[in-house]
Amino acid sequence: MEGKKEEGIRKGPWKAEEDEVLLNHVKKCGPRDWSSIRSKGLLQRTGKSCRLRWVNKLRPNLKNGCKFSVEEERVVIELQAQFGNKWARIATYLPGRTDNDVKNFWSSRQKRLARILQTPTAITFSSKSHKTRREVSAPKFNCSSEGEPSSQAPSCSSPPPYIRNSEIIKMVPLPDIVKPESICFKTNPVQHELTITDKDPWNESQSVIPFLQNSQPQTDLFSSETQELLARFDPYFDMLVPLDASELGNGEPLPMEPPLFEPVGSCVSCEREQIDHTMAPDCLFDDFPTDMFDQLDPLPNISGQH
DNA sequence: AATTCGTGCAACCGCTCCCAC
DNA sequence: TGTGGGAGCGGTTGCACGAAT
Repeated sequence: MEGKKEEGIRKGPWKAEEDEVLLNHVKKCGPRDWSSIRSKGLLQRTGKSCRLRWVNKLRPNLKNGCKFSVEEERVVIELQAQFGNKWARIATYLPGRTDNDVKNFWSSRQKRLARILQTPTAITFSSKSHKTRREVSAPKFNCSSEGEPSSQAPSCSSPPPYIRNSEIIKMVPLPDIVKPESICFKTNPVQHELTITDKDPWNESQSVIPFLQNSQPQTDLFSSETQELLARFDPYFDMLVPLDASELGNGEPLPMEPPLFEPVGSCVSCEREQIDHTMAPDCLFDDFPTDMFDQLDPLPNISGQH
């Protein structure tokens, strides 16, 4: 049985000589009969270990030590959404990649995202070309837990709609799963910064589940990586939705850019936590692909519309 | 220069599936 | 039909290495 301690079984890193023996076996017998390698006394390795070594390292045409390309990442992300954690199945769509590669890639990615999303201090998006950050105006959503929340929406007052790329955009309330009072946003139309400050570090279910649900990446705007990351931030990016004309009542002209709001300091939760946004670490930004910010540029041009 | 921390990756473990007998 | 062994798969661990402090 598997649990029994077997004498003379080698474990750990493979030596070049062992690889050679394994390769010779495959040349002779093909990639099968793994357990016979040990029974014949060729190697002191289990059949499983031999198979794993062949599949992950010795097989021809493997892309060993080669980072996942953007296209490969896109494929993994799409197929993971489709198949779930079926790494072997996903790997069949990626020539030269093994299930282990895909699994490792995905788990590092998850770790990175988890770290980003659970950062207890302010998180800031900023353009890579803006290494020095300036104090910015921020939206105030007036997120207050006081009073009776409406049956549908949290008790956040939404900012007014505005025009972006010929579309009327409105901000909609966050999903209930995200406590409105625990987060404050600030956007900067000049630097395209969005700061999310959470009052409490999110636990795993809070940070992962909502970002995986209702994902509707903007497929026409961003690269796959960006789309995937945006999908995980869906509760926030979904706030920007096209507004039906019928929802506009008074016929007043709309601003051509996101409205400016009260200074950061006025954000309820930030105020409560005395968070200084100007001192917030630029911790998130480097984890986002640059094209994400490319798409945010340029600002709607009020005078120079074509 | 030493230490800490984060990350990538190779390999192992436990489980399930499949198939020959 | 039941059973045992091999193969395959997904989860997890541990180590090496580079960057940051």
